[in-house]
Amino acid sequence: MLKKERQAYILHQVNLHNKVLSSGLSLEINVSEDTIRRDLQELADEGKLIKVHGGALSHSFSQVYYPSNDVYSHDHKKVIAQKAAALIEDGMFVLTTGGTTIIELARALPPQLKATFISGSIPAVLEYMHHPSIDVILIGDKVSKNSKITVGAEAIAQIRRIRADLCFLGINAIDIKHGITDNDWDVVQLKKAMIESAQKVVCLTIAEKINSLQPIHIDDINKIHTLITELPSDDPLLKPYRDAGIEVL
Amino acid sequence: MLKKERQAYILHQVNLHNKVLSSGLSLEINVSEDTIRRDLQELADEGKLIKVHGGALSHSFSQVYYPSNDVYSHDHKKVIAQKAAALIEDGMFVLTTGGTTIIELARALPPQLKATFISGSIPAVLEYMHHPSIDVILIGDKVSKNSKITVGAEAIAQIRRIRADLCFLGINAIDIKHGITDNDWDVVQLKKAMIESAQKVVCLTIAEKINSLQPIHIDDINKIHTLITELPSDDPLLKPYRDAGIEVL
DNA sequence: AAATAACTTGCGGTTTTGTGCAGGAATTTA
DNA sequence: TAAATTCCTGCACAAAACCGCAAGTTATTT
Repeated sequence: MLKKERQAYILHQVNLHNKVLSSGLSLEINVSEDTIRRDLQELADEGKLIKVHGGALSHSFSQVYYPSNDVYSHDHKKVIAQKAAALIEDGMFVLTTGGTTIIELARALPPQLKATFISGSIPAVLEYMHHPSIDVILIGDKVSKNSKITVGAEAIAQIRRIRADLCFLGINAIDIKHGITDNDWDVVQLKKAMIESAQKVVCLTIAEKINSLQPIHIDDINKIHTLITELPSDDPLLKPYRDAGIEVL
Repeated sequence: MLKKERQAYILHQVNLHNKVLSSGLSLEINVSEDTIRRDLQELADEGKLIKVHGGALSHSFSQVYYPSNDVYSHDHKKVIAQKAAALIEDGMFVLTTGGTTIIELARALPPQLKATFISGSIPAVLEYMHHPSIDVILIGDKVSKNSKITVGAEAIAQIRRIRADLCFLGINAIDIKHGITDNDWDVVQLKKAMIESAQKVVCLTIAEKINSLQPIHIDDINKIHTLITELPSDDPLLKPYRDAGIEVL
């Protein structure tokens, strides 16, 4: 069999089945795996497929939609994400909500981190998927089109079955007296469940949302262990929260 | 044998078999391989064939196996998607797998359709979310980074709790004797569960995958109610499936 | 008809290409 | 963390391609 012919066959298989294994092709075509690897490498160099450990994937298959990164208060959120990422240790189970701050957190994760992230937010999960070593658990249920997360009783039941080490809440409003509040009934239910299922609750928010209010109550501030904003931890705006016993970063 | 005559013979062989070897031609015609090579070079310069290491390939060969355009069989999949979309009626619950064909289906849904789509495929769910009026249920579990779907026992348990009207399977290989087969263990489990949870099972595939085989068995063809390809339903390739009692569209 | 020029072909020697194999590194899996 | 795959690199060897040349053929000119 000619080399070009073989490569054409490989490409055909990749496009047909979206995925091929070097070992499988080696058996089918009766050449060494080294030869297959070299073929895959050449085809990958030509952009005809994507070489991965163990074989290759078709190009059309692996293309995914990347969430845009023109977000509100982008720089502030990056600072917050950095602080939050430092809290995560190898082996932890981490519950997260959705929201742009959480997306930044996903991007700020150190590449060698080995943890398990659990979320019902589709944009967040897309980000987590790009990370090389973390595991991703997706909470399933009905998809809310505007918030792009799964909501409902099934989602809450799934969260209840989890005992997470950490919970990162991207929050919309926090106030020393009224606690954390939000404006979407379904999202509130989810956040409540997440708080209950985590040993440590970390709230992420830009300073603008400090001391603000939303219609629906999620939980009081005594349920919060850590609060992260882009401000230095000794900023006077945060003093009431420090005084309330919350770790402020 | 004259040079022109020889080249005509070579060209004839190339068009007949799509491939020739320099060594083989040398033996057949009884001239040195150098002469054959020179002939092939000239014919290649005239654009009559494609010279490769060891021999030559016909032009049609590379045309067939090197689809340089964007998505493989994109047009075919659009045709399939149109046929599949016609099966969905308002109020239906529809289970779907992932895969490029299913993505096309999502894009082909009529804008006023009011149905509920259930899937564990993240790319598919992203497409469904763009639709104005359908409800989307996301199957949750561990996310498989390769296939971009949720897999595992929890996902299967969620599927089992559903009684769907329709199930659209984007399949990787189908054969009259071995049924539908695939190459990913987790995906196979999911597809099995989906088949069990739906009243009507519809398989979508491009004709190239008809009569092909993958390592892992999903189910026999008697579990399939409808098969959709880009071919007209009376194509002879599909006759065995029609004879087996499958509705072919 | 002879001479010459242009073309074709085969051959020896060299260069390039393709393939498998051995080992050690890297990655995945249990 | 350990074991098992898979990958990569360099190497050896064989097959193919290339190059130049010389001998043979064919076509053209004198």
